[in-house]
Amino acid sequence: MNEVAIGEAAKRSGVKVPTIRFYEEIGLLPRPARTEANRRLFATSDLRRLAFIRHCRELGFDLDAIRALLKLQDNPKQSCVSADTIARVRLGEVELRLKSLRALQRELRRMIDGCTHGHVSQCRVIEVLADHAKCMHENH
Amino acid sequence: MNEVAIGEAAKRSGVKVPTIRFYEEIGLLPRPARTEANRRLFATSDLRRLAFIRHCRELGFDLDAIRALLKLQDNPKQSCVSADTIARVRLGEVELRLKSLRALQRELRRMIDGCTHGHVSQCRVIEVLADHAKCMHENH
DNA sequence: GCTACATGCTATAGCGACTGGAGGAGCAAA
DNA sequence: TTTGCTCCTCCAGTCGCTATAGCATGTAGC
Repeated sequence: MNEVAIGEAAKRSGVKVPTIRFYEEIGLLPRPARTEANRRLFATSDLRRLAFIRHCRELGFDLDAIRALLKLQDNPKQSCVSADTIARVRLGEVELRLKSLRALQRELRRMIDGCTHGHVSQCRVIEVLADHAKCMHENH
Repeated sequence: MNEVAIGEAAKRSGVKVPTIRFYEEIGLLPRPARTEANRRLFATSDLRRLAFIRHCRELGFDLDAIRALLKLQDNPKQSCVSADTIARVRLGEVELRLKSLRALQRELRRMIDGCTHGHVSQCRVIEVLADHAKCMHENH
């Protein structure tokens, strides 16, 4: 038997113990076998599934998207257009977020560079925050 | 009187009605005056404060940071070093997030570009998600 | 066999920052 | 007066976990 307890599964998959239980609860992971004493036993396929989920989370997919990707993975004969679409949607989100973060970065830099470390009443940081018009507000 | 009701305050500040009430509840906004019929009346200072909060949120500051910035704004004779520090911390966060998002962008692009739209079993997207080793994993 | 300590179990509550709904009261115009 | 809008409070839900309480079980050393 190469079935492992939840702690070992956590170690191998990189998903924390309570998170594994949570994934089971919301149906992302099938209910694993149990020992006589009611402890979970994870098979290799469960570990693969966990690693898949973790990698998806690292790439920022939400649990709904992961649910869809797992469903695809479970039906390997299907066309993978849906997987491609999910990834493309995610890429779009990432690119939007990048754009707005770059604007924020510029804005924060400008604020900080203008600060002369005097009193709050002359502080460029506070001033910019208080008055949006002093922003370059390209992306917000 | 230039005091306005909550709907007008929402319109002018760009903060939604329930969110204004929420900010009041958590003490970010002082409890405004009320009409005889118990309706909130917002003064110009409240609107300024709301706009300040909104701008901070757009720049990604969390409510704790905003609380600190508001406290500074309320004491204009203080040194603004704290404001500067808060902004610098935020800039650091933004730059970290940018770095990891750029890595994700590359990874998603690589995944999508490798997809030939055949069956899931040959799908590059699913394959990369399933096996972290197929990633360039610089930032995750 | 006994004692520690680690690990496991379930159930429940909490986080941040809102968002939405129910059920009612007040207000302005036709 | 009636319609329709805004406002009120209170409470539940969102997402993806994380933490706690109060137990049961497993393992290692003595």
